[in-house]
Amino acid sequence: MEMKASTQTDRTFNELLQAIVTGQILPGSRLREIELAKEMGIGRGPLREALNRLESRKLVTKVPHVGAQVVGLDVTEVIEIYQLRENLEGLACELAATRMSQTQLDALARLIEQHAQYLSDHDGQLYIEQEADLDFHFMIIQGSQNRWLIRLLCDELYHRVRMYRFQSAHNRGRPTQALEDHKRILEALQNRDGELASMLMKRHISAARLLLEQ
Amino acid sequence: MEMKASTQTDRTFNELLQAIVTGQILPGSRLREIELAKEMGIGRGPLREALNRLESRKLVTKVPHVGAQVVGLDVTEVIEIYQLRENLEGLACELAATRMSQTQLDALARLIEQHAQYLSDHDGQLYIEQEADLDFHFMIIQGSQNRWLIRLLCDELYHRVRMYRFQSAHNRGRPTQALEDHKRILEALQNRDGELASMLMKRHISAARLLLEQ
DNA sequence: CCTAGCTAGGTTGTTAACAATTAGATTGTT
DNA sequence: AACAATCTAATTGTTAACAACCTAGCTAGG
Repeated sequence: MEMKASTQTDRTFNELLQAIVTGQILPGSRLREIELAKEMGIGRGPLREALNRLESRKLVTKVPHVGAQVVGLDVTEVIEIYQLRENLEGLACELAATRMSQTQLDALARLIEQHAQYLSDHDGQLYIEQEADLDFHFMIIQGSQNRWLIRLLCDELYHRVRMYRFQSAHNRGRPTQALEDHKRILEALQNRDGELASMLMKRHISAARLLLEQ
Repeated sequence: MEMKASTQTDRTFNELLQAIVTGQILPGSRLREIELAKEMGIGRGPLREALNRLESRKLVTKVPHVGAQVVGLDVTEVIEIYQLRENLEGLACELAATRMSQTQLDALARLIEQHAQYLSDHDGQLYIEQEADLDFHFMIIQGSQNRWLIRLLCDELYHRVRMYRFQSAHNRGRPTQALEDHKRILEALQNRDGELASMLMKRHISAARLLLEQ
């Protein structure tokens, strides 16, 4: 028994989170406690706590005395999230422009280079592409150094976005355009121009949202 | 035994939430499971689930194998939250301007009138004042009809703000100025001018934030 | 006198049995 | 045949006992 995560609840939560986001457990699936607990080799207590945590992140819905089921993926909900992202990540850029260290900016630049490399080499690779995109956003969010902003975006909103991206065949529009956007945002950050960076980020996300709205 | 809320976890959660926000349980208090469970007349299971929910809302912090304690109130954290509120409630105004029904707008107007009444009558009444202020903001947020926006602001952020307001002697700046701001925001919403409403709301919150920063 | 290791107490993490509630099937009636 | 009420099976909510772990105080050695 490897014990890397301190508690069983943590392990179970992470395992289920991964399974739900990647679609290993399909949307709408009922999660029966006894069944799942046996399957994962743990008692019902820790499993319940893991399910509750998933519920608080809105990845499963629970009804008292009935049970839990994986939330269905709903385009309109993702659109709502993108509206929030426009504003929150715009703010993140404003803050990051003044607060990111030079080494952080360099790391961001390297990430973009890698991203460009992957893209020119094998220009399909949908979900390596996707995770690279998220890494870029994560890094800027971290750079904002606003703990609540980080928590809301990374812990609350993003799992749902990832879930949708993984499972929707409708795989985002233009990776090359996104890369260009990223480059310009980085440039603005390097120039410590928060206003511009914010504006570019808002447009970047807004474009993705409009694509979702078709 | 009155059973208004369906499950014990719900009741316990609400009870503890109230007690923490109002300062009935002081920041930094350790919450021992056995002790609390006996005190509230329930088993440890439901109590743990309630504590976990409080943790996910960041009102208590848990350390594995050590326990839970009420989070301390930290001004810088509240300032961070206000930064988010500026943007999120700005967005809420934009959406609400086009989406709020006439009856909702009327209700909002009535709320402001009541608020003005309270203020002219007995012009201290700090926390009736405070809750009236929050009601105004809540109503607009609801009007946005963006489920995630509603959840983030009402479920995640506001409890912390209320906790700070209740317990900080430093009781907000100018209630009469706030009321004026509210009136202007309402006016903009009635004119379906989302851009203006958003701007006014941002300034309204920004002013409060600057007061916190001193 | 101070430090390191150990021991004891208490608190949390986990499990398994029990109680309460729901949903579905069965039966009886109109 | 359709509908209602009841009953049964399955699932969740809750409790209480057990195991694992951390903290603090004590002892022994430097």
